[in-house]
Amino acid sequence: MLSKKSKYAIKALLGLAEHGSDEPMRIADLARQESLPQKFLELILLDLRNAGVVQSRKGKGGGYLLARPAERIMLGQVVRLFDGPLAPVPCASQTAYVPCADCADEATCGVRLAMKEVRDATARILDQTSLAAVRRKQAAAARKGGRS
Amino acid sequence: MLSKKSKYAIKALLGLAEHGSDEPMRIADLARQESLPQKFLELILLDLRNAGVVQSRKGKGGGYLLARPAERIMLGQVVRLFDGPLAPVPCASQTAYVPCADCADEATCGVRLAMKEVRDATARILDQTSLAAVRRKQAAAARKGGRS
DNA sequence: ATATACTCTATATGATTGATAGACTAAAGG
DNA sequence: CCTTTAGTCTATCAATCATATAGAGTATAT
Repeated sequence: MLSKKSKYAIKALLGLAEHGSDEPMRIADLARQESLPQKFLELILLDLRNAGVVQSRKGKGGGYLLARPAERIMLGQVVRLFDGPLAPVPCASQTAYVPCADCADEATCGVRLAMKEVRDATARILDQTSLAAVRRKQAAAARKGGRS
Repeated sequence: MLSKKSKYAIKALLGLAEHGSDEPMRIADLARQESLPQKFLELILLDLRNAGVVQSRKGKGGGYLLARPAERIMLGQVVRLFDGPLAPVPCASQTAYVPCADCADEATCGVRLAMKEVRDATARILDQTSLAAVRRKQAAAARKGGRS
């Protein structure tokens, strides 16, 4: 399951992407626009900032903006930041490998072999899907749904 | 993350598949062989039985066996049984769709569009991988690792 | 200076996970 | 039958995690 943090983070980033990179967007506005609990969103944005995904400015006229073009912010980084490794089991993770304590022979562990395929498929998708790509999908879906 | 229940369930089922379908295997033996906590395994096997994945026999000479050939037991069923829907968000689930309470327009929700791809990829893998297929992968990996 | 708006730490709490205990029931076999 | 064997079922529990909320603190613009 995707945590609320990841979900809210993606929504917030999409909101920032839509807002544009000219001037910062305030937390309060972002929370209202995306229907996110503001105080919770603050924590999320803080994590995103510490990870270098967004930038912030304090004081009047301050707020948040994307730290780089939406084309270069991948969902994989966001999901890993809040939910940890993509792999269903730690021993199948590429970026955060941890061996199983109990596993007798990892190389031939059935669970690991199957879950490695899942993790690879997930990583292929999330590491190649940028915020900009999501926005394009949204636009395409809107066009499709709109022809009634 | 895959829960321990799912992980143990797959291990136990692989153990039963290896044991063969001639005679039942006792919980205690299965737990020892696969290094699983026995009392916990009992609950897992009970769920698997209620789901029709395994059969049980009571009394002397009793135990558990697969309810159908290993070729026809898919990982997807097992994982769904213990961890729920494969989709990272309920609104992207095929088998257990639940709309988001807050979502303004589901058709163009960016999170949903991206996560639907993840769920489809995951389902493609887990619903097409049988216990027998996993066993073949294990054998192949053993051959590969064994040429030292 | 002062209002603005992000920053940081602490806390609550409810659900979920992983696991254990023990009483109960059905079947086999003498 | 009656005893042994082995699965069945319910309750409970500790620990962890997820989802927030509160409030004091800090930097910035004007």
